[in-house]
Amino acid sequence: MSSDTTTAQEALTFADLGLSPKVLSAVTDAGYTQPTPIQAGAIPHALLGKDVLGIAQTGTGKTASFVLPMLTRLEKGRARARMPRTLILEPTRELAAQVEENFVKYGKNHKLNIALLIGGVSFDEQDKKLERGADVLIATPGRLLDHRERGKLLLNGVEILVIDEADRMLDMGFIPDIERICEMIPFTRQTLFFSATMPPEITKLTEKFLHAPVRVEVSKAASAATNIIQRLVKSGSKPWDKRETLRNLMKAEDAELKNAIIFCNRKVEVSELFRSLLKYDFDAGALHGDMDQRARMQMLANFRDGKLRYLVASDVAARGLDIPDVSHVFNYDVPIHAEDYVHRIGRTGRAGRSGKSFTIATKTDTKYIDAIERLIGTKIEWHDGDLSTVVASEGEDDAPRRGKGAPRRAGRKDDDRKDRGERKRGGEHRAGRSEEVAPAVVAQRHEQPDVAEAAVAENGERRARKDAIRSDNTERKSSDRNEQRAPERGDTRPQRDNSRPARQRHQEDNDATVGFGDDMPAFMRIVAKV
DNA sequence: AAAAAAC
Repeated sequence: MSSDTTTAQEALTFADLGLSPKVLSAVTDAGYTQPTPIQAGAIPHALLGKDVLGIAQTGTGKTASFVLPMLTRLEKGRARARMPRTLILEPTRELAAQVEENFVKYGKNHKLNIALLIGGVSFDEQDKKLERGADVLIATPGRLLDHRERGKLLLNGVEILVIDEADRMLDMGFIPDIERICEMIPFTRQTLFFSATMPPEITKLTEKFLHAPVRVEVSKAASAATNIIQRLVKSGSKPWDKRETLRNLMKAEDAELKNAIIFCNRKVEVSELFRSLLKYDFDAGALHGDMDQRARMQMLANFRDGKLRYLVASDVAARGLDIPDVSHVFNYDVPIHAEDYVHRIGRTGRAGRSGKSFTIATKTDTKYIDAIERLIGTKIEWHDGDLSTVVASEGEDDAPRRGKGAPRRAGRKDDDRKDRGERKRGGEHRAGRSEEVAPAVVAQRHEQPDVAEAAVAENGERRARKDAIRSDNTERKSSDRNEQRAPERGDTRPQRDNSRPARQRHQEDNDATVGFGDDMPAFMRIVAKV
């Protein structure tokens, strides 16, 4: 198999690439004139119908490098029922939705049927779109195969196949699914294949499924590292120590901080930290893979739109998500795999902007930090003295374990001071707590230009927050799925959580009469729960 | 020590 190498061209415009007038005008309307290197390298070949192997990370303009030529090529011909003309495979639901947005944006002059097949949402609408004939099908592997097994989908009309984030698919164990899907599609198709790295398994895959591909490699944005200020922040290792370290950091950075993603290693930590931050009046949302899909979408949309300033997330948000202009990344946990560190901090400093990342480190993290420093090839500076200066948090909790060392729930007697106080006093009013909030955080809440709009925005936000919390409940009790699942499905409205003791619900009802009604902020609703 | 993805 031969493959020629195309290097990045200099200073071309989109008009030079051979895109159709309809596509060009949408690109121009979006405000772009100059293609990125991956776009300049891939688009002309993709337009000629050649297979492309694109080696590029997200943030390099990779998505448009397949969306734009696909739109141009789709102008000829039309879709038949259940036989999509193109298929784009993505590793996560959010990425799939993001690609759909790109097709909508750049395809605004086209009349295309776009279908998004992802899990966690109902089949009905997806079925309808397939039945109508999809020009563009964007999918995560599981749901795609599900539709196919149900006989709702024929893949033998696919003219263009895109496999995006292949190395991540590999990490996630999707490669067998990808192979199956590739084998369902006629080999006369065009294949556009993208991966940030080329491990041997991925190379093997490209040898099997690509025909004489043009290889377009974009040098790793080495500059990405230089426009991101990276710091390590020492902390005690207990959850409340780390939460306090984080809060102090957030307050210290407040003036410079536009918005931030806070990464945790585990989903439960995302939930716990999220709840804790809400109690401290931080304007936070949460995102992890066990939340229901509507809440995931809502949180992400609100964070993107600036309605949420902080997003606590698992690594579902580490790669690929295009959230322009995130000013800060906080690693609440040091990532276990060094590559994840690179992906996480890459959420800031996008498009040549500057960014800041802080990684909270405890004594048990040193070997992971070593691995990260080896990978990125530099030492990361300590923000405020290294771990040798950490004062261990003493007290009740370093005392001998109660029980058999069973994991303690956050928010019990070992939780931080504020959490304790709230648990005792329950319906504490806002004025009391606001003292501890950084002034800018408070100010931001009152600077909404349009009151009605703000109310709507906050409404959606609270609902998503409530969903996030409720989905955590359903997650823990997945055994009684029958009862929990059914109403959750199509219902878009928050439901009363009957899983809590009546006493607690009563308490909430009392709180509701104080004046928040059904839209009482989530941080008040959950006071008794943590 | 994890996360993600179908039901």
